[in-house]
Amino acid sequence: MALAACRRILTEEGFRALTARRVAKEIGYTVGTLYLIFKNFDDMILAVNGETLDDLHDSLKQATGGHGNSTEARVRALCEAYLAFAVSQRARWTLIFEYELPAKAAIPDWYGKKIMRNFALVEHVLEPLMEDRPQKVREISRALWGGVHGICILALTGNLDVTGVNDVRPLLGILIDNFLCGLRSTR
Amino acid sequence: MALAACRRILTEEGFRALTARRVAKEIGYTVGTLYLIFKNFDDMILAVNGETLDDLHDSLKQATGGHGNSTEARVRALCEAYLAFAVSQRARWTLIFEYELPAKAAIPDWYGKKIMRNFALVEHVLEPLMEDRPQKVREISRALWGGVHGICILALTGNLDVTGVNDVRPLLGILIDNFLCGLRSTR
DNA sequence: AAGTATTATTGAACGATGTTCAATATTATG
DNA sequence: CATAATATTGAACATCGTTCAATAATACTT
Repeated sequence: MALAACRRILTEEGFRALTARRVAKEIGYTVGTLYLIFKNFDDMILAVNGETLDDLHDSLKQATGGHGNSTEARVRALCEAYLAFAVSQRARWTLIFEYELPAKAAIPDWYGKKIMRNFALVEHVLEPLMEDRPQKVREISRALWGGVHGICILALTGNLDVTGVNDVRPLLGILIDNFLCGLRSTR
Repeated sequence: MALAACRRILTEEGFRALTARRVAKEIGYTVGTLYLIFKNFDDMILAVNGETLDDLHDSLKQATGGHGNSTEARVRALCEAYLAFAVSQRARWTLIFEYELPAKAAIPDWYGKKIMRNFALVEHVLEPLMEDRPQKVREISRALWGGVHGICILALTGNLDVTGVNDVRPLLGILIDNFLCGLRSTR
């Protein structure tokens, strides 16, 4: 109930409207009740982000299906699905990376697992390209994901518009092309 | 005076300690005075970020000097300098990307110019590799910078530690290697 | 069915946040 | 010295996350 309310507020009013009292009103309770469900506000954010990570996982998984048996096409589809999710679920996606600073060491296990599941998708798609060096898959997948992630961030924070670039997809294409080239050449 | 205080607070106590009253006390004034200097809090953040962008530019510029005449070495140095700045100036660097959401269209010109100056450095370093297609430099530089930026973000937000990767520099190396490979092959 | 124990929910209060602005202190000017 | 201009204050406002004694609602026991 509370999480559904958070999702609604985020998508309809942005993440600056996500306050404890606002969520409480949305579900017809008082702010005090919210603190019986969640330990504190950060705890609620964490739960919201957990849901977002699950939805992201679903979107990414769906994107890796099909595309014939071309591995590179699947990589492209995965990256583009990540960008599409970031754009369409902007506020929820942003919240994941803009609200985890306070208690650094307090990232719970279940949350780490949700992050890992998404990385696992990237690894799985990249694996066919790296059968000869499976021990490198972990690093390579993180490097690729980090790169894609950075382009999404720059796009959504407006740091690209200001420099005269208004469509991110070509940038994403360039990054992926070059990355795949590197993978091919070092095989 | 106020900006120096902000810098001090950020580096010593983190960005959650950066409040209007805290800054006012640091410079020996009252909170009201601060609002005679800055239009509002976001305006102050913008000024702080402007200074950070200038410092970043200095760091990056210094990193591109030397390294013989190998262009690729300069690219590597530039990317690593960016990571080094993000790590050493963590709170200030983070503030740039975590605090510009409210008034989207209100990014002032002088701020956009400061962002552009940093992009120009990347473009300048990449130019020798792309003499045959100068019109592509803009996109390519944004793609590279976005990628590097993403890896820095993942590292600093702890989203990498949680997946069993604790040193980012190899990731950065992989990304750059692959990127340069792509640039070479399409020349 | 009545009384008791357990659980759910409230709403006022606290300190801290960004923000405003009439009132005051300070400095410069004639 | 008086007056105009500027600089600075600090109390007030609404809102934020957070807490907790008091109350309402439910379940259990005899």
